[in-house]
Amino acid sequence: MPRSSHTSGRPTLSKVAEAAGVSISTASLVFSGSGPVSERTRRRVLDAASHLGYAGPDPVARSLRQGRSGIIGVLIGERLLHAFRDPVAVALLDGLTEELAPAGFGLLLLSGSAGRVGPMPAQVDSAPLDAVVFASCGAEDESALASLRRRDVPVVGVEGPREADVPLVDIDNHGASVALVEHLLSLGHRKIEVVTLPLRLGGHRGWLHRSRRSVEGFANCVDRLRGVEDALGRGVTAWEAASGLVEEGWRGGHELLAVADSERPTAVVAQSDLLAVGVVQAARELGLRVPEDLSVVGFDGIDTPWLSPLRLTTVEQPMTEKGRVAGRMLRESLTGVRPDDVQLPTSFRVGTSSGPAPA
Amino acid sequence: MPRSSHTSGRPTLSKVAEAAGVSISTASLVFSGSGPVSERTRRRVLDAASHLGYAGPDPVARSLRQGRSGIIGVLIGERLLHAFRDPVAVALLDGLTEELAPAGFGLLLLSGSAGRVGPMPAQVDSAPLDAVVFASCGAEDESALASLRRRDVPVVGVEGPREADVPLVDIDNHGASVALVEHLLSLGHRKIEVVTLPLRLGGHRGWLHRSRRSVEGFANCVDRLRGVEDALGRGVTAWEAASGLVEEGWRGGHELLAVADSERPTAVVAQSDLLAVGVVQAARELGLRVPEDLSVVGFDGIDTPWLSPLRLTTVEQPMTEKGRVAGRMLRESLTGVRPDDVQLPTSFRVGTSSGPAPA
DNA sequence: TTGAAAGCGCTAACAC
DNA sequence: GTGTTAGCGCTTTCAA
Repeated sequence: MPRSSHTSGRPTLSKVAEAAGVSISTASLVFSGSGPVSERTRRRVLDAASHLGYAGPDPVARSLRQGRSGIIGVLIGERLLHAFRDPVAVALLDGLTEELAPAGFGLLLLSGSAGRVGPMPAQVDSAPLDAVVFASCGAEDESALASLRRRDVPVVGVEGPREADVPLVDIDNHGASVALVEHLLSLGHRKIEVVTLPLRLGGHRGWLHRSRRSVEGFANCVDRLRGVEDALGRGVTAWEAASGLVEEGWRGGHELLAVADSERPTAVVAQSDLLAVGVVQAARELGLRVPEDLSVVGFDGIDTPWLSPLRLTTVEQPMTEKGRVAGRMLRESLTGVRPDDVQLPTSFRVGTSSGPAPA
Repeated sequence: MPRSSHTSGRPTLSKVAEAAGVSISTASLVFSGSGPVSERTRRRVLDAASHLGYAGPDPVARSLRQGRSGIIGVLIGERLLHAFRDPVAVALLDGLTEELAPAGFGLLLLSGSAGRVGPMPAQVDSAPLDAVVFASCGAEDESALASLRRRDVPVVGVEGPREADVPLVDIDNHGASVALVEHLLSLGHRKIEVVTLPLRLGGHRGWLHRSRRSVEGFANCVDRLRGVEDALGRGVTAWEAASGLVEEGWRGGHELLAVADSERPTAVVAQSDLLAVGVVQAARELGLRVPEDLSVVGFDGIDTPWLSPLRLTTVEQPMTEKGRVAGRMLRESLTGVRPDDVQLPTSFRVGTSSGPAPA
């Protein structure tokens, strides 16, 4: 029997106990299942409960008593609209769910919103969080991190932030990028340019000439860029995208490729597969064949069936597994143990989007 | 009683009050800001707080006292991996955030996970939810709905479920589909076929011959299909995709188009723009020009820059606005008022993916 | 302007 | 097996 107003007389455990003629604690035992109760008492309590329309213990009261809420915050940093168009971010969430939902935890989104960078401080401050995972690798979220520290909420990071007290699940972004570039070098490419992921929040896009000296930002993007430069032994021309999405890659592709033949790179390193797809499309629009006229490599190893039969040369990273591992680390950190950092393996994959440098 | 270790020595309001030499209730007033406190007392309390490292009132205790948690559940029904690759779902979340985050609410994901359809019941039962929005239009989530009813948690639906006690934000899926088909009819098309969204959870795909008589499933898909049939005045051949994504459209496109010329439709109605993109790509692979040999229409009105310069003929729906409206309805339902249903407008948009039927 | 007291609804240690 | 009791940390009357 649904009641009309959720504020009025919803039955409580004590009412159920009373109706069943047992003590509150006995009734509690029936619902928590943690303790011996005679079958007969059990029935009486359950009957009373269903009679009164009691739907089980109030989660908030239980949380207060037990000192945990069952809620894990996911710190996103930007609008969901942007964050979730990235398959890597989504896979991360999926992996987290896989590990945490069966353990009774729910994911609370701590995201930015139209017109602001980073989550609402009020939310970070006042949500009943057992722990938080930093899903963007946000150096920008200093204030959120500070708040969580003060509240003693354990934090786990994915590819960032690089802070002494934040256990990290990571991949070897630098090494993987070196592998990509060495592949291109071995194919004879010398004019190699880059389309980067956003280096920080805020939707900025533009050139990063000779980035070597000055670039700072999200750890993963910077590491990937450094990997390229270290393999090349020099600074590299790069265009920073405003997001990791296809349309930005398309834009970046046009920026890099719509120039005189002699200026044009023969290979483009895109920091995500989605960006790479955009670059390929831009190249085709400009009449360049991939890989004959231009090699394009990506990062992530997502499915890109719509490029078919072209298959990206890329670095496969275990996207969902990152989430699972982060989930495990979160659970561990709830026991009071500081989890060890984890570095997951990536694997270089040769596709058909890269080929010998044109003569 | 031992509390979980990381919370063990955290200062409480009463410790702060003691250190400041005031009563607990006065200290509370300082933090809630709701009541007159002398500037001097205020300072003393704040100093004591920062001295002790007190980070503000415990959210759980506050929730218990106030009877609300500040948490809105978002019922997803399937794996995030699938749900969030749909821009429509993501935009919905974005709109919800926009409306709810500033009001201090957080979004808790109630999603499926690997190997299960629908959210974990334990989560729906025991999360501290103030209200829930059904973001899939899930007829499948009967059990979740029943549980929420018993707990007296207000529910708002987006395009479903169609239940008497669930206020809905909706669009005219039927009418919009009629408009699409009338457009095609006016261009001379007679052989029109459909690629549908999934009619229910579970990743099934396959033919829906002469669907008119028998199809049931998610309200929005069924409505769109019925719209096509009503405009046509007959049942229609349709292929049900396993998701609303590009690759499924591509698959469906191959199914519909890789047949003898005489069998092939001259127009395909895809139930989402992403599906439509896949159909276009399949058509091109089969050597069909769009729109000369084949017209393709979509639904949603998302950006599809990578189809450029082709522009989809589609129905634009206010994706983010749906979320905002749902957010408002949720807030209203928290006041105990049952919000009125809302139907948002859509607009038919002629692009370049549709043209006269081939002779 | 401040303080005392009464719970919010529940769990768990302990006694019977 | 079951009941008693003591809070979890806070907000909110109500009095002073």
